[in-house]
Amino acid sequence: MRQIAADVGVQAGALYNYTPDKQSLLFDLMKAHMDELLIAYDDAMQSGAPLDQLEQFVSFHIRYHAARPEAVFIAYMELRNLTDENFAEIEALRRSYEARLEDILKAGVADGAFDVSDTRVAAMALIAMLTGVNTWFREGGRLSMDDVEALYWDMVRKSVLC
Amino acid sequence: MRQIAADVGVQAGALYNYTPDKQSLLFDLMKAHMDELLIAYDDAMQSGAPLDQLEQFVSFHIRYHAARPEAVFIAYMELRNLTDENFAEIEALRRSYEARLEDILKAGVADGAFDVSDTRVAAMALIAMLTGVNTWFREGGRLSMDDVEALYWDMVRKSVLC
DNA sequence: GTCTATACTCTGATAGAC
DNA sequence: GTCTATCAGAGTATAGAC
Repeated sequence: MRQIAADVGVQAGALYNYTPDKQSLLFDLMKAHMDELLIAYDDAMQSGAPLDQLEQFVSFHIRYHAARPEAVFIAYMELRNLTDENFAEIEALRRSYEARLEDILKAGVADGAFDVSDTRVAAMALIAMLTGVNTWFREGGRLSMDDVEALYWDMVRKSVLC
Repeated sequence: MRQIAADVGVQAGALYNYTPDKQSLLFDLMKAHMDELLIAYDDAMQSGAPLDQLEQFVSFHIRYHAARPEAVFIAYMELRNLTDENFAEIEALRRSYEARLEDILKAGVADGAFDVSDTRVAAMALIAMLTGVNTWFREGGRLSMDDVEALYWDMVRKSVLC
C-alpha cells in the first residue's frame, strides 16, 4: 500500500479514501481487467466461418495480452491472494472468456471444419499457448508482433484441422 | 520461515542451522527442481526419429509436471523473488530444458518431417501449452492422465507437421 | 481529501542457554 | 541441533488535525 501510495503521490493513509482495504483494491483491479477483456473481445469479433473466427481470436488474444503485460501478470499471480468469494467471481469471468474460444471450436467441429476431439481441453491448451507469448516477447526483439501472430496462427490452425 | 518451521516440526530459529537465509533456501529449492528435471528428462529419453522424440517429450513433460504441481508452481511464481544472480542461474537451466525441445524440432525440420518456420518460438509455444495442463487437470476428474496425454499429443503432432 | 502519527501484527534473522 | 527471547523493519489499517 505504501508503494502504491508513493506511485500515485500520496501518503499510505490517503488510499483508504478510495478503497476499504487491500483485498478490495486487488479484486477491483482484477475484475476491471476481466470485464474490459470481455468487452474488448466482443467488440473486436466479427462474424465469419469458424476458421475465420479462430484466426480473429488468436490475433485478438495475442495482441490484447501483449499490450498489458503487467495486468496479465497480476491477473494470474495474484489469484491466490483473493478471498474464496472474490476468487469465484474472477474465475467465472475467466471461464466465460474460455467459453468463447470453446464455442468457436464447437462450431468448427459441428460443420466439419475442425478435427478436435475435446473442445474444452483444446480451448485450455490454446489459451495457455497464446498467453505464453508474454513470457518471452519483447518489443524491438528479433520478431515483430506481426511475425509472432503469424507463427502462432500457423500452429493453432494446423492443430485443429484434420 | 515460521510456517516452514512449523511444517517440519521445529522453531523458526532452528531453520538457520540448514540455510544461511531465506533467499538461499528458495534458490536451493528451485535449483534442485531444475536439476532433477533435466536429469529425469535425459534419463527418460530414448533415441528415435524426431516424431518419436517429440512424442516422448510431450509424454514426459506432461507427466513429470503434473506429478509435481507445487514445485512447478513455485518454480514459476517465485522467479521474481530471486536475486539477479540467482535468477540468471535458474534461467540458464530453463533455457537448457527448452533447448532440448528445440533440438528435436530442428532435427525434424532438417530431415523434412516437420514444418516449423521458427523452432525457438515453436518450442516456447509448445512448452507453455503443455505446462498449462497443471492449471486445470485434477486426478479423478473427467479425464485420465492417458486421455490428457493423447489429446495434447494429437494437437502437438498436427501443429508441427506439414 | 490529505496529512502526520501511531497501533498492532507479522517478518527475517540473531544471541545465548541448554 | 533446538529452544526461548528478542531485535529491527515492514506490513495494513485507523485516528484525528487541517
